[in-house]
Amino acid sequence: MTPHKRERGRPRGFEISHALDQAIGVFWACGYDGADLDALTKAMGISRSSFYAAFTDKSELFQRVIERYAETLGARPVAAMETAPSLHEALRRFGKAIVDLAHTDDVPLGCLVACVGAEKAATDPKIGALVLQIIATTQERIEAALACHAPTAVARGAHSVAASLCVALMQSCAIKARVGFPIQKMRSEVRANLATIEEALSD
Amino acid sequence: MTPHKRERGRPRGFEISHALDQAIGVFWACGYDGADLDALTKAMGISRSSFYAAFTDKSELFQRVIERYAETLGARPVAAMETAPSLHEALRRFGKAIVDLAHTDDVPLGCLVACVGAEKAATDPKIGALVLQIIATTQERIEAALACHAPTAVARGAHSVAASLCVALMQSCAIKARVGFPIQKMRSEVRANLATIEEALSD
DNA sequence: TTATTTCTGGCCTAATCAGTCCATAAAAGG
DNA sequence: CCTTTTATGGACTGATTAGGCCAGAAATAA
Repeated sequence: MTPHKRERGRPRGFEISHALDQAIGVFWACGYDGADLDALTKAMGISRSSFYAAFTDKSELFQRVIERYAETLGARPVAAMETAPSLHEALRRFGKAIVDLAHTDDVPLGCLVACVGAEKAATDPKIGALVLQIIATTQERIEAALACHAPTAVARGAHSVAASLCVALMQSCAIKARVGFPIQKMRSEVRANLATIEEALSD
Repeated sequence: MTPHKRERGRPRGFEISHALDQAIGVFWACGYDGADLDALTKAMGISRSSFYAAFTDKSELFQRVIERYAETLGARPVAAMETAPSLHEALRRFGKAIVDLAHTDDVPLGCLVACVGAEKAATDPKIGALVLQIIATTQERIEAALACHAPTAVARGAHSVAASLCVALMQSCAIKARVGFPIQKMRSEVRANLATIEEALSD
């Protein structure tokens, strides 16, 4: 992006994006209130002072974390769909990705945005707006990918409906995983649900 | 149930179920950590001492609140489906009920179980188990209602798949409402999604 | 060298909060 | 009347927490 001439003074000793990646894990596992500054700074590998210098405060960090998550981990299912060679493959890979995402590192924490972000949204309008925008973007990308893979469905608007169902499926996976729904049962449910969606796209 | 001979001593001055109903609103709006004892006892209309005498502690109360919610407000969509005269009506009423539930009292807080309960589940196994059981029961009741309304779909197992999609739709509504998704857009999305589900049940 | 910036680590504080305790009042049965 | 139970409200505790502050070290450009 901007090469930007070298800054004066001692350079930052850590990568912002890497620190955010570590913070993701804490918020994801503990929730917003459960993630205390000690746990966060320890996971990020920085001191309290560096923390406040770089991220202003906890709620500011949380926003950055949500954004980072949405750009990386959270975007996997959509990306999987976009890069697939066919409609069937797109849905198959999407299904695998949403289950895997909800069980990242074999820990069933669901989705940071859908579970932690949404809960916090009720008391923090900025988080609400952010999560809303992430969901909208996700749904739009899915819709576009489906339009590309199933062009005949576009006239009926079936791709929009299917995109909405895909988002619902993703969110449902997140919730169910977080409360301990068995992963194998989830895999087969998702498969069956996506088969129904595929059928709706191609008749 | 049990008539149970009159207790000795001064009778309780409030209804447990009514107190729970008031507590529902606080947890729903503030989340688990955001709901402090002052706000809870004030809403419930009881003193701190009465609170601890009746509910042991905050997390115990939260469980009772989740259960109460699931039996009352949260059961509305399923009940609407069960009492409908036809498949089409069942799905229509279910759709209306899930959107209304997510906007109870015109406040878009989503679902107490799916949003607040699921977030807390990661750090409280008892809540996780409780929410899981509530979701399972809900899905079973929907499955049974659909089997009743669409008997021809049962052989293919389509009613199970549809029930799973209905649950996903309900959870998705909850999340979207909580983050500020416009209600009108939600109504039309839900309608379209349920039309797809209905079609899958009847072809 | 000097100025500038970020680093660390720890200490402090001001607030919040769950849970306990107590003294007293009120409502019921025996 | 006495016992039992729940009621009230306020005060208190102990723990946790976000955030601020400071002093000294380290790393870079000018």
